[in-house]
Amino acid sequence: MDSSKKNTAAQILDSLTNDIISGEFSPQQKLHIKTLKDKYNVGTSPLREALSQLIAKDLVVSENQRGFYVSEISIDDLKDIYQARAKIESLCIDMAIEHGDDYWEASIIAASHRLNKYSKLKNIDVLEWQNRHSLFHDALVSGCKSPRLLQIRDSLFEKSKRYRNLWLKENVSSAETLKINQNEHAALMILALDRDKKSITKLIENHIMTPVEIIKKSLSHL
Amino acid sequence: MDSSKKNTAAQILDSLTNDIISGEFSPQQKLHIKTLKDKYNVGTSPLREALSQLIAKDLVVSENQRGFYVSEISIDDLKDIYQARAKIESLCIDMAIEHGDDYWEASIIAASHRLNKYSKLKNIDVLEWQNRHSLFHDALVSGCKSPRLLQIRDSLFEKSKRYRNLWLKENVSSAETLKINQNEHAALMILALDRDKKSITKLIENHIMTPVEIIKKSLSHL
DNA sequence: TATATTTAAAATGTCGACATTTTTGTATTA
DNA sequence: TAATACAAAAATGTCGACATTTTAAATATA
Repeated sequence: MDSSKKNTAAQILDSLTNDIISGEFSPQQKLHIKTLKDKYNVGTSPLREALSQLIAKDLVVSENQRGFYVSEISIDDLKDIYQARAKIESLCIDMAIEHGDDYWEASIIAASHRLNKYSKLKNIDVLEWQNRHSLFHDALVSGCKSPRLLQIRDSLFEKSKRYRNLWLKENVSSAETLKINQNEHAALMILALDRDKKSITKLIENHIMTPVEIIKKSLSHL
Repeated sequence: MDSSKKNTAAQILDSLTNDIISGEFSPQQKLHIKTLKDKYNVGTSPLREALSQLIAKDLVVSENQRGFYVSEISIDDLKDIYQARAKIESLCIDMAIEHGDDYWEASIIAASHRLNKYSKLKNIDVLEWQNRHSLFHDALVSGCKSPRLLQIRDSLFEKSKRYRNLWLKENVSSAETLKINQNEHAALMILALDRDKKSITKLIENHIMTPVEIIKKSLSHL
């Protein structure tokens, strides 16, 4: 009922965004208007409006009279995205440590608990784990009261998901691979509660950069 | 000949962006489709595509069946934008100090020289001063090799221009007001060439935050 | 007078049509 | 055979029309 309140353009935007990030549409793949119209059962206008927003979000590129393409990926961009994410995340956590209150602390402890409990299960659903993992990191930065920085953080995360999903597509996503750095999460919580900016900065940057090398491998032989 | 290669949507996007940032369209002002079509002499499709991109850029908001509005401004947002800008700028300069080479140093010296020379003139054209000022700061961050961070920097700067222009609109833009902190620019250059991260971080953050209090005043009685 | 209700006007969002450009496939030429 | 020129097909981008929804005005009701 929320999506029925949205206009067609907004609905298509969601679908398209998802299909690009999930990797259903490959990087540099041509996005034919006709094909998309058939696939999503919509007219020209809302479709092009959705594509226009994706251009602004750097998920799609277009050339006049030559149509739309899924924006390309590259190892350089992979590194850049993750590097930028690491820096922004550390920035947000710094500010959270400065401004965070009791509720912030409590939300970290709660999210950590939920992630911990789930990580110890035998049969782990990757999506659920990713969800709890994201929520833990969300909790860490939630004390940062800058909407703009958090928005930047979100958009970078969204872009990084393309790379992660591409890698997941190739590798059977063993739950083990995902929770390798479970101890780092514990450390992050401690450092946040201790308000130890310097240490947490280093740790969070490393934590975020960890997947880069792994993803790079499966990317280079594409 | 570059703009003639662009399609209508892209051209309108430029015009609309400019008209919003310059303040020709006021915050929260309704953007009637019909009015805009007449103003820019275009049809529905390219206009709505341009508006769609502006939505993604947070310069326009829309509600289903209720049309488009210039996104609102607020003192909170003013502070947030500038704060985020300050942090990102300092981040970029940090990375520039890490990776910058001789060419980076030279470009700073050159841009500084051009800004200095112009600042000493008697009759200063504000636009030209702003241009040289921007180019000086661009030079400082140019050593930062992260396209994504520089892109984020650009988009934040664009958003902050709305506030600055609103203030300029109210106050007769005395060139004096603009070059108050000319000495800070000299200091920034020295610190950059000295690769003094710690000091430059503090200075650049203060430098960027300086206009906030001034703009805040002319904003509060609107 | 203030509050509902009805009616008319205006505005939004979607569609399919169409002119223009690009791409593909075929024929021509050296 | 390879390269070019031409013709046909496909695709893009723009327009105006139209159904639907919102807003404003006019009328009725308490």
